[in-house]
Amino acid sequence: MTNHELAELLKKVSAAYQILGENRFRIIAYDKAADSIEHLTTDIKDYWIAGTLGEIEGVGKTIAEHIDEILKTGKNRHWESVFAKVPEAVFPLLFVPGIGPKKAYALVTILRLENEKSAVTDLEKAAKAGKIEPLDGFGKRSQDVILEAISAFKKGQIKENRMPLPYADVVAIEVMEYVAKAGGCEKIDVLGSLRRKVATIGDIDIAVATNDPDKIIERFISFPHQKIIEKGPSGATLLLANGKQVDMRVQTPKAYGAMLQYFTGSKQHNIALREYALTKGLSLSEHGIKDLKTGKVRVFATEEQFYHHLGLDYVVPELREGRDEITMAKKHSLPTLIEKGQILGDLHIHSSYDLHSSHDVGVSSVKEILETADILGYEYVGFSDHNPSVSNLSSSVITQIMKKRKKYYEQQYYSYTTGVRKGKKATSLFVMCEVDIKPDGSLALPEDAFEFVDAVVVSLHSAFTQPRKQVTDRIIKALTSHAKVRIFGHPTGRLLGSREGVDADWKEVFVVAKEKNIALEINSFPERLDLPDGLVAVAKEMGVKFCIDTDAHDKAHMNLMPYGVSVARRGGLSDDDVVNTYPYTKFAQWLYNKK
DNA sequence: GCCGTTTTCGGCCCGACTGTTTTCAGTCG
Repeated sequence: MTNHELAELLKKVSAAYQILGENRFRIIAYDKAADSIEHLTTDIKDYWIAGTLGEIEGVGKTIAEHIDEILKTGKNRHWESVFAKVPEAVFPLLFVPGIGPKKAYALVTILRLENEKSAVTDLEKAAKAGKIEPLDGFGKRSQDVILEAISAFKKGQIKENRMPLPYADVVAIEVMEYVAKAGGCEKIDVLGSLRRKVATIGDIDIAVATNDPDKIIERFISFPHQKIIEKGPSGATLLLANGKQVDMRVQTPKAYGAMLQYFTGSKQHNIALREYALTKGLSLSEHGIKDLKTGKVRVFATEEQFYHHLGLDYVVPELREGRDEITMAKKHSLPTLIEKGQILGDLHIHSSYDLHSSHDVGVSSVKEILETADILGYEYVGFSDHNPSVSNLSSSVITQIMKKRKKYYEQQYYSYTTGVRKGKKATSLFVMCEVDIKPDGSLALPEDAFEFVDAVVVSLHSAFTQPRKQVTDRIIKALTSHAKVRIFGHPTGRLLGSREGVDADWKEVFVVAKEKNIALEINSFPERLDLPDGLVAVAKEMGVKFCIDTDAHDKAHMNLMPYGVSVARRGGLSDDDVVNTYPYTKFAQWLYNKK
């Protein structure tokens, strides 16, 4: 059972309790536990095995026992007895936007929907036949809304449809530039998961500080769209032609801080913050901070003022995930996060040099890449082309290819340095290689060929579905197989939206990385963003180092570095944790594995 | 059902919007 499946199950219990009129705080408790488990970065089974289910926020004695039972036996007798009291056709309807437990129950009982499997289709038929309009509490409008929601639901236009962060960035910038053109925008920012730089984005949220909200909202809804989902005095929501939803919120400049804070989230952070504020007799909202004694609301132009008023240090958006950031803000112990400008090199770049690789070669020349590195202000770069294909070539041929390649890079580097202006420092070059970790954990580069590289990045490119024990052993074997293995590339191998990462025992892997002083890569490529931020935080706690790379196959990709940096920031990393913030000498020492 | 920098009892995040309602319930983020 995955975390997501368990979370869904807990939400189902909550829905059943809502229909049964159970104590509302018990319902909230189930929702909270579901939310918390959904956002865990560790597999629920790991907590179970370790006997630490109770350490999960919102999971107490009772729910922990229920989870234990379901993981042990695949069933939970208590929950099943709860579900049995509710018509089964209710549950599939909950996935239709706008239908919650109460409406679902009303529809199912009045319309006598009985079949769980066909409930959504049956409801659609009833709506088309005009059978919903006359029902108590429903009307013509709600009938139409249900029809629209079902049709969107069937098209798969439901929240699953998340986009990688960089793509959301592009859409957001387009909308913001459009809105700003109208004039009257004092400030404009992204909000929500986009501002927190989460790896995948559902809806795009935008904030505007203005003294003329009507004008801004009118301007916003004139942006090319498929549909206006919502419109009110404080904002509006559009569905764009590409199926993405964009929310815009407006606020006066003097109260902008609270609104920015409120809609940046995360939900968990805000709930924790509001609970903390209540202990101080303060109530938070997007309008400001209300003193519960006097009833007076204070407004804040900036978020910094907002946090400071609560006696907290400012929490950057990337850390607002409801982990322990509020406690740290109280104790002034928030980390100073790494910044893009501190990155001094990119060690995972593919040039157009063809070495008979089994994977993609890059499109940019060595010279172009060195020039780009110069522009980016890097002190060093590493060329990590894929290893030559091991299925077609013998070991001795591969060794010859690698030898020739090293010479090629040296020549290219020589001609590049002679072209660099006098008095200016040339970017240094490391001849590296991205080596496949074969399914058995051996490396796809013969021993003799290691002589012709400074260091290697090892990565998984196959057999992603191996069982946990096997893939864990495989990774550890690869990390310990050669002293020149220095970076573990895109560790989980996930591709956002299309492939889950491998299911390894990450803590075991991190122990080995720490021991061997191997850096975990944070790959900046939009579909990867791998290592994921949650695991970054776990590895940092264990003292492991990181290397933020772009995996560029084109010199333009070298500009993707900020996305890797945002993953690092979400994982709580400082410059010390990241080897490619080291100046050249220190970095070279690390790369050559000198103590 | 959970939880504790006033608490092991007695609280539990907050507001906007929508539709169908004359004062609110449901849903959402």
